[in-house]
Amino acid sequence: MPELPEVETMRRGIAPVVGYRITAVERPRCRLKPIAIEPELPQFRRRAVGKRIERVGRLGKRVLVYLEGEEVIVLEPRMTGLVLLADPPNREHLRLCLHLTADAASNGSALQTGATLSLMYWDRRGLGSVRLFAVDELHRRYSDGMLGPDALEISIDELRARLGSSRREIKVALLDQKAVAGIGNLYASEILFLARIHPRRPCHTLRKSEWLKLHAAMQEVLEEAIRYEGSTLGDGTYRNALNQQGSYQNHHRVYARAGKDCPRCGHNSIVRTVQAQRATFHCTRCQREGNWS
DNA sequence: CCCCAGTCCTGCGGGC
DNA sequence: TGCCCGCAGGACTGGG
Repeated sequence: MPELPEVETMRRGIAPVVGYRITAVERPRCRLKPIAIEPELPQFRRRAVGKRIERVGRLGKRVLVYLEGEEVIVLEPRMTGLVLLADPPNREHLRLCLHLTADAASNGSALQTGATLSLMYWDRRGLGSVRLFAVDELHRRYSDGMLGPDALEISIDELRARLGSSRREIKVALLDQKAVAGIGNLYASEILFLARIHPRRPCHTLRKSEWLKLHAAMQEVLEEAIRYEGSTLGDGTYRNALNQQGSYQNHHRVYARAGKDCPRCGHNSIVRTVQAQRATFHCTRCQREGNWS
């Protein structure tokens, strides 16, 4: 379930690869159905091997590894993918391994010539992918209209312009990556709780003051979650680049807390509902449906 | 254009 | 003990 905070934590965790050169691309043997890799391995290798890593970035819920020569590797973890520098949880679900070396030509100030690293993509369910694009192709694929502004960058006016007239329920709309990029199922519930907005409110019924609160809650929840290195839920799948758990799950206000006490009003009023076939959590006392007609 | 339901994939836990 | 089924929710697709 990596969302913006988890993917941002992955990005920060693999920062040490900058300045290294890719020496090999290996797909470990795996009894499972292979994940999507584009282009296919021989061409992927031709374009990646020998290239120096210039920087790492993030695009919504994707990790970007920029190579010299205007190319970029896009790692998309979807549900259960991990981007790792340390040993993965197991070998069974290791999907792709980039072998890296710091050579003299990489000229990194602090890099010792000959130092090696492995940048690994691990994915239990295998819904994720690893793709190599030219940078201009990346921009075409994820241009506006395909992917909205990042949730940490979007202005309140932009947010309102994109969702303000929609008749969709606000919680469902927040999951739309074309509207705003980075929010997933977990953080949508957390953000709406902090903003004290009922998840079923149609977007077009939100008042200006509510958009203001929603925008502020987005920044607050996402930044707080990044500080705690994301949420590792019950199945324990999510890990940072060093295979360590996040701790934001200990600070969730409503997500997966149905039947527990609301941290704000103290009542036993957190419920689980379903919207667009996904679980939603909210406090029935702090997030009133209200009269908006 | 807008929006929704179905699909992909694996592991886990509940029911019997 | 084993089997089956439902569930988790990223992004994408096909349809109304």
